[in-house]
Amino acid sequence: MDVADDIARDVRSGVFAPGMWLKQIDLEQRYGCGRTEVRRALDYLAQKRLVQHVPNRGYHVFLPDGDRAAHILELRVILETAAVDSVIAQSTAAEIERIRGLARQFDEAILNGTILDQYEANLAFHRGLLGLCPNPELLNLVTELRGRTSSALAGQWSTRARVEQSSREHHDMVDALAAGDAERLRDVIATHIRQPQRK
Amino acid sequence: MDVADDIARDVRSGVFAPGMWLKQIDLEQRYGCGRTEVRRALDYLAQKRLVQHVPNRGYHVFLPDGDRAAHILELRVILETAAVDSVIAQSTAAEIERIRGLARQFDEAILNGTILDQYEANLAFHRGLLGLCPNPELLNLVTELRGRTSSALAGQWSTRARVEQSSREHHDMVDALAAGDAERLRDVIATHIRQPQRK
DNA sequence: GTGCATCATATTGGCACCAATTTTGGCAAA
DNA sequence: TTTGCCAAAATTGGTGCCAATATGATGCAC
Repeated sequence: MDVADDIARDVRSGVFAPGMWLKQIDLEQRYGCGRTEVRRALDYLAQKRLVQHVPNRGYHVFLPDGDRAAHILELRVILETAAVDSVIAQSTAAEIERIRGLARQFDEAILNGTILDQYEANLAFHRGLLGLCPNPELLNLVTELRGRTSSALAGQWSTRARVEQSSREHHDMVDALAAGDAERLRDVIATHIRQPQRK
Repeated sequence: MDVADDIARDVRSGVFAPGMWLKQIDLEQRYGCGRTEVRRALDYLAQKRLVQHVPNRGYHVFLPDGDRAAHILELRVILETAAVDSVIAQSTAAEIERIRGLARQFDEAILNGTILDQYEANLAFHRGLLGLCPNPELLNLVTELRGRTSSALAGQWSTRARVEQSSREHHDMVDALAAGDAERLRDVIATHIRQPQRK
């Protein structure tokens, strides 16, 4: 699903505004592919709830729904804090350093990268952390959940203060992980995930 | 997605054995629909991981993977036990009676229903219980996770002892809910979900 | 008799066309 | 000026056809 990823990226980066109708002909030309592939990609994204399908009308970018986003963030809190114990159990010095490196790459993206770079670096950090959990399905699921709410993130991530706080929290997580402090790691993760929903 | 549901039902009920190749022409004739609809349904089911897509080869029903099933069951334990507190908080006498009724309908399905009836009744019970949770996305997610492992269930549910134990556990859950005993409800739910993976 | 290359067959996957439905623009009437 | 209606344009969704690809069988060489 290559075209689907392209569309998803453009949705996340704000090229396609929330609520905007995605005409199949436009997508066909924009990505240089056939109608079949466009339809398949749109169906895929509709199932991932990034776009919404209205029969005989077409597909439009999902409108950000504050309640739904909050609910999905709560699911992420549940899953990611539930993984903490096994993450700490599986962590080695080398792994901790690798994750610290990912936190630093996020800092780097804040300084010199685009919004999308920051998004990717943040994703890489969280994937690196959750990757220690011996349940690979948990990582898959959290990644999928993240994809369901990210369309609204473009605006949320815009302030510098917020991304810098995210950076601090990343390093807090690594420190808590290195200290083997499960309780603190859970707290930091919970506040970190819930952060974007502050009004 | 009507055809997709039909195919899913046939996969769950064992008409299509695990690993079996699903030829588009056969499905087209079996369900009396066009190729387009078959392809959409197969793509949909591939994303739900009920079938697997191999380019230029086709789609075959997912082979049961013990490790993956166990991992997904653990995710269900995490999510469904995490919902317990809010479920108890939201429960009223009327709701508890309604859920007890669903447990009785499962008993009824054991006596007089097919395997598929039992599956549906079990699903209805769990949906009824989780429906009390104020986070609707949690119910959606658990339902989806349940769908990801059910292809292997046909064999697991075959013994009478097992379904009867499931029935007892359902009633235990209702009792714990009525008593407001969160700890016990969590325990019962956890053992109930993990039950099928006993070797 | 066995292994390998080749060819026939069956199946998938994309493309172009066509029908069905919705939206848009214009026109007339109140 | 506004409102309702009708026609035209645009867009979606489905059907049929054809190329690309994998599979299995056949025949040939060793």
